[in-house]
Amino acid sequence: MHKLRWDDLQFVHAVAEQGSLSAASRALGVNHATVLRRIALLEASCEVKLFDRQKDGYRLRPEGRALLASLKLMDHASARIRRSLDSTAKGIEGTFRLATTDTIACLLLPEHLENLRKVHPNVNIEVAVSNDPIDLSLSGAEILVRPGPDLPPELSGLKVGTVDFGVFGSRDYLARNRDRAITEHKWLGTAPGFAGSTVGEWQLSTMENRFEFSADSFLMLAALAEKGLGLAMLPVFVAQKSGQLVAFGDLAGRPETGLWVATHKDFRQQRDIEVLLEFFAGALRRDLGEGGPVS
Amino acid sequence: MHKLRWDDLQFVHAVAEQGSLSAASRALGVNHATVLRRIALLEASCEVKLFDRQKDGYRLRPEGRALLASLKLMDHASARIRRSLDSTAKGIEGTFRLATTDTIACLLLPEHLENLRKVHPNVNIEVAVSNDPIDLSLSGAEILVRPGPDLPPELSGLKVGTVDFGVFGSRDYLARNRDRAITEHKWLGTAPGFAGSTVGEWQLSTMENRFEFSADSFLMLAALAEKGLGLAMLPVFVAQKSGQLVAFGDLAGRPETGLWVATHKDFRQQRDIEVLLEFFAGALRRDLGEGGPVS
DNA sequence: CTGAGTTTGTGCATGTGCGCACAGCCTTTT
DNA sequence: AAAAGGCTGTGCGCACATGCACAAACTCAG
Repeated sequence: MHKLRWDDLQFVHAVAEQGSLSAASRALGVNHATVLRRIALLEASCEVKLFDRQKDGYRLRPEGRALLASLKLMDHASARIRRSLDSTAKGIEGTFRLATTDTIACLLLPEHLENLRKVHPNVNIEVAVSNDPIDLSLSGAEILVRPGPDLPPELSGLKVGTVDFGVFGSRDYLARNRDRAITEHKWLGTAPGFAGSTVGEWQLSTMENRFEFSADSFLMLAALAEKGLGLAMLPVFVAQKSGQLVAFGDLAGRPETGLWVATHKDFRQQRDIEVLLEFFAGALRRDLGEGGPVS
Repeated sequence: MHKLRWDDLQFVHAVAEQGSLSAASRALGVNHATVLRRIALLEASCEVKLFDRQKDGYRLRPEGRALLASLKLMDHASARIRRSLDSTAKGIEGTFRLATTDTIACLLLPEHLENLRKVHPNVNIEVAVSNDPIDLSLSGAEILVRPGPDLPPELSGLKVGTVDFGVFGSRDYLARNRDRAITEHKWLGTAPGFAGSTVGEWQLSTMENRFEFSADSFLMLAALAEKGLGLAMLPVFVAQKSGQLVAFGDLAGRPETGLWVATHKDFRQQRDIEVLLEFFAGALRRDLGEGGPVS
C-alpha cells in the first residue's frame, strides 16, 4: 500500500454520502467510470473492501463506516478552506466592530490586524477595549474576543484555546525577596470587579486580597510588576510579551480560562462575519499554542 | 473557480509544512515539478496567492496561513483513516477486556460488537459490566466506556458525546396519573451509590429521594418504569431503546454527562488498542447523534 | 408487455498530467 | 575559484487516468 492520496478519500466520502457511484460522480463533476475505477483501485491497494456492491448503489460496509467520522471531518475542513479561499478572492469589505480586553487588544491583535489588512484590504476594524464582564460587552460590536469558562446562549462562536495564568515578578524583585515566605510577599491584584472569576477566587484564597496596588487591568498589573513593586497573577501570554517578567515558582492550583471568539447568533449566518470569526480564531489559536480542535 | 480537489489541498499542506517544493515532493513521493504546477494551477484558479516564492523555498502568506488550521485537521484525519485502513488490512487479533455500564453493554454494544467481528474476525472482547464509579473500574480491562464529567489523569481517551437524561414513565402510568402534582408522583430512583453524581443531585432535589423502588441500574429502573410502577430519570437512549416509555413533560435542569471511551495512559501507544478505541468512539458517536468534534 | 428511468460494469481513443532532464540562481564548502 | 548541493522554473515525450460510448440488469409507470 502506497501513500494515501486525499483525492481517493474524497471519492470514498462522496460515494458513502451519496449512496451510489452515479450520484457521487455527479456531485464531483466527473464521469461515473472514474469513480468506479478509483474506488476499486483503492480497495485493491489497501486490501480492504469498503463498499457492498448492490443493485441500487454502493453501501458502506462496517470497515468503511469506521472511516466515516474522519471523512466528514475532512469534508467540513475542506468546505471551510473553500469559504476562506473564495472570500479572499472575492474580497470582503466594510467596517466591523470588535470588542475585547485590553491585554488581547494591545498584545495580540496588532499583528493579526496587520495580516488582516494584507488579506482583506477593504476591511476596517474598530476595536472596542473593555474589561467589563462578558455579558454586557456586545454593545455595538459584531465580533467578540473574550476569556471565560463558556459562552452565553445568545452568542455563537468557537473556543480557540485556554489562557493559562501564572504568578510573575520582575527579575529584580525576585532577587531581593528570594527567601520571603509566600504570605509575606507584596501582591498586585485585580480590583473587586473580578470577584467570582477563577482569578478572583485564587487571589482571595492565596493573597487574601491584601494588595499593594490593584487595578482591573492585567496590562496595568504587568507594568507595576515590571517596576518591581510586587508579584502579580497574570496570563502567561502577557508576561511572555513583556519579556522582563519571570515566573515565581510553581504554585499549585493556578487558574485557567477558555478564550472565545464569538458573535451574536443572529450574525452567524453572514458570510463576512463568519470569515472574520475564522480568521481571528485561527490566528489566536496559533498564539495560544495550537491548542484544541477546530470545529 | 471549479470544484476543489482534496489532492490540491494535500499539496498545499505538504508545501506549507515542509517549507519548500522539493521537500514537499520528497514527502509526497512525487516529482517536484508536479508540486510546482499543481500549486501554481490552484493559485491561478482561485485567484489567490498562497505562497511567497523565495530563494530558499516557499513561505506561506497570510491568506494561506488562514487555511493552516483546517489543513492540519485534514492531515490528522487522513492519518487516522490510514491507521484504520491498514489495521483492518493487516488485521489485529487477540482478546481484550472492555469495562462499561450495564445500559451501554446491553443496549448499545451488541450491534457494535457484531460489526467489530466483521471487521476484525480475530478480535475477542470480554465485556465486564459494572456500575461502580469510574476510578475502580479499570480492573483488568484495557478499554473503558464510561459516563462522567471528565477523565481521571491516569486515563487517556476521547469524549464521544453527552448522554442526556429525562424523566420517563409507561404510557399506561402517565395516562392514569395525568393530573397528579409533581411532588405526588411515584418515583423510581438510583440507590445511594449515585450520590454526588449529577443524577443523584437531581433526584435529591426533585424527588427528595423518596423512592417507590430503587436500584443502582438504569436498566432495572427502565424495566420497573415499563411495568407502570412510577417515573424514573433515565438516559434518553435507554428510554428510546425500550420503545414503551414516553417522556414526562419538560422538567427544568435535567442533568447530562459526558461519555468517554478511554484506556490507561500506558496502553495508549499500542496500535491495536488505539484502533479499538477509535472504532468504539466512532460507533458510539453515531449512537449519540454525531455530536461534537472528533480529535 | 414496453419504454424510460435507475444502477454497475467494460472496452477504446484521446488528452491530460506526470516524470525526467536540464537551466538558472543562490549559498556553502573545498 | 571551482565544485557541490540547495532551491525554483521549463520544455519534452510518454503513460495512465479520464471521458465517452455501449452493454447488462433491475425498477417503475403506463
